[in-house]
Amino acid sequence: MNPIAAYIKENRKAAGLTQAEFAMRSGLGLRFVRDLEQGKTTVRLDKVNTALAMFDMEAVPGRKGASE
Amino acid sequence: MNPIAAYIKENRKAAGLTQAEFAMRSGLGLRFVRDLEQGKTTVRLDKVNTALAMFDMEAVPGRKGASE
DNA sequence: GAAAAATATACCCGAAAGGGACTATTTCAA
DNA sequence: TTGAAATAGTCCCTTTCGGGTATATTTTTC
Repeated sequence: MNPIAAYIKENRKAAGLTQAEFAMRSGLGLRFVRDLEQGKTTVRLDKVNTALAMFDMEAVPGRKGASE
Repeated sequence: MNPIAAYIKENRKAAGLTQAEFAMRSGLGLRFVRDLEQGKTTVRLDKVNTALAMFDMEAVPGRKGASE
């Protein structure tokens, strides 16, 4: 599981939101949210950032493998 | 400029590579490398990670606006 | 300042992502 | 255990990204 997928899944749950609720609030498609959480690698960066922005986060470069 | 675009551009130059050389070595298209460095937001995450992997990095969630 | 190299922009097409809707499977509480 | 909610998988269509090529602009080097 990639770091971003794991982060979204974990924090969405922590916020008590279902995938559908999260999709609604973020303005993303439900299908996208699912694909993202399942670790789909070919997702678009802007959509990923829209999802991360729900937690005041964004995609940044990080050393590979840090904090498994 | 988004953090990833800035990182790639900066480190590619630091490595003494042109966009074309970087594209060759990473296996990415020249056009993609350019779009990425120019901050195109709709790029695919897997390609972004391929670029970052050249420096042993990957896209991870980071607090928004940290380290301008 | 001129020439060359590097980078940015434009056009086109094939491949694929995003998304809606529907179904199947898993999870979880009563 | 069972029934409802949540998540995962499938099909199809529309949009658009990725990349090749060709041209313009900027930057660098002499």
